[in-house]
Amino acid sequence: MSQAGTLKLASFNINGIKARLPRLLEWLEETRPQVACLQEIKTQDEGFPAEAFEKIGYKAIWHGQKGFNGVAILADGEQPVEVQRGLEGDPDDAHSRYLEADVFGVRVVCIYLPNGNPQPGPKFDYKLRWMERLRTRMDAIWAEEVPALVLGDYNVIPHDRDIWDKRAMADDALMQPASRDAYARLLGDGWTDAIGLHHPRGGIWTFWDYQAGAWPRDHGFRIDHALLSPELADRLVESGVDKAYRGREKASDHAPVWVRLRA
DNA sequence: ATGGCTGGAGGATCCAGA
Repeated sequence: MSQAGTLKLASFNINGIKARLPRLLEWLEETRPQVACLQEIKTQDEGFPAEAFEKIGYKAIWHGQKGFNGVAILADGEQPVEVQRGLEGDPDDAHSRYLEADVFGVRVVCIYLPNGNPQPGPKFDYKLRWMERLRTRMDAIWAEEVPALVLGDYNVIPHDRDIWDKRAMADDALMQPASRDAYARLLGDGWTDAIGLHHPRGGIWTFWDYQAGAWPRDHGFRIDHALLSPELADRLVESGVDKAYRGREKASDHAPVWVRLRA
């Protein structure tokens, strides 16, 4: 699926890299993004299957954790050069949710933003604080004036048009005004939501719950996003969601999202 | 649905997810 003169970067919350490895390799080989950001790898560093990716041409960096969370950045034929792992601003935060690298001439940030449920409560407070820490880091990247994009699972439903039924999640951390405001501040700073830009009427989902027949009923919402710096927004050609992968055997509950840029 | 699945850890159920 590679296209001459373009750079395709994707994000996929895979919900367990060990359970998902065959599906993940299949997706990489079939869609061949030059860069793939992964979330919820749910493994410690030593359990990361780097060899399986090397066999199909991808080099990787990863930040794992026992049992849950964990992020990774894969690149086709090029080693991502790590810039930072973890977000500053909270020395007690041991979650593996942030990984930043330079690859193919762009700054790639892979995030797994906290879910924040139940709200209100300490988990929601952690989510909102994490979003402010992210904003601080994105400000610093902005000041570097490098072409940059922040890909991942933001755990924020930006607008009512980004969910099949706003009533279904009205009390959920993913669509509280405070969550949405924190996300909107990133866009207000000048970052471009690529998928939102290309689908202004909404109706595009990236997550469908395993429960209650959400997938067959198309009861989904959009929480995986790609935010682009101005230079990369100018180079944006197209974006999309690989929805069909949600319907395969042993699928993640998320579908991959991607952007294609002029190289 | 106050959780109907799912993955991981651990070795029975619990936590976490969204």
